[in-house]
Amino acid sequence: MPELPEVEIVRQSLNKNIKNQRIKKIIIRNRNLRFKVPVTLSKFLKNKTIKGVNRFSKYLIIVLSDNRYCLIHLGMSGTIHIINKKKKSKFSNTSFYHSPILPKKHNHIEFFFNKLKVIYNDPRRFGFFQQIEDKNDLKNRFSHLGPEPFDKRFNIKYVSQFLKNKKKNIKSFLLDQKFVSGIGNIYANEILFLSKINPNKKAKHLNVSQYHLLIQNSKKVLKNAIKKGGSSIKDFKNVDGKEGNFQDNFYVYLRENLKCKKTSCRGKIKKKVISNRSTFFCNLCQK
DNA sequence: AAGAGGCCCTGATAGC
DNA sequence: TGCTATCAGGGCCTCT
Repeated sequence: MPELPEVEIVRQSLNKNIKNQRIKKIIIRNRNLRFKVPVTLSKFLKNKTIKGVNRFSKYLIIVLSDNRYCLIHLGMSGTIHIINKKKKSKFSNTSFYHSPILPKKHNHIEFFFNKLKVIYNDPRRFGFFQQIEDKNDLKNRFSHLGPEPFDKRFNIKYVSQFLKNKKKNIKSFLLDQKFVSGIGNIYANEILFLSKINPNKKAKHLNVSQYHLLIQNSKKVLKNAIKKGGSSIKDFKNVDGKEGNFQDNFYVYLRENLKCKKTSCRGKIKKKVISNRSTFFCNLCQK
């Protein structure tokens, strides 16, 4: 589900809602996520105050009051929901927490705060929770990942150095988190379209101006997606249950057989599996 | 080293 | 209606 922009939207809402709040209770219903949820997680989190919620790439970083961290990855289908304590009214006084959008199944982990609770829901269970002991561990945890597109280190020199001699197609490098981290399948397609580069093109055949386009458009597409609240394809919603609307801005993703949106281009969007992922591109303007 | 491919898992949808 | 097959926003692992 979530690429960098969607995770950033989740981060913002979480930060707004749980910063400076104390975790009163944890319920772990299912430990079988991508990695087994540590048995010590409840103890690790209980009675800690949230100093803030940060993000690197597609990872959420919960900063705890004892300067430890809880790392959360949403995998393909993970979502986070914030449920407000229901105000007592004459119509209802039974449920402690209430939300019309609460999924029925796959609520694996719940955090209880004073006036709200946070639910981690994940049907496919490709997401995970990890405990990080200190700043150094956190740094090591991300050491195998490349820079985010916004990072100054993601520049022409770095890109050309990384891609020279690479025989694989350029699209698989945009998805390769060791090269650049945070881009997923949707935005890789969109970035290549804006850069007018065919996803199948061998990385080593790109020229300097194409490196430049990739760098600029990576920033542009991700920033724009964050601004629009992320993309809601199947089930992405922010923690208040609201959908993003970047999907209305897709140029190629999910637009098979439709007309290329570029003015003056008479091309048609094609779908092809490249490196095991669905790939959408214009048959004319992406060279 | 680099690249190809498989696997983890459930749910939605298409086709018969 | 109910089967089966295919596909989905990610990342890790093995094999060559």
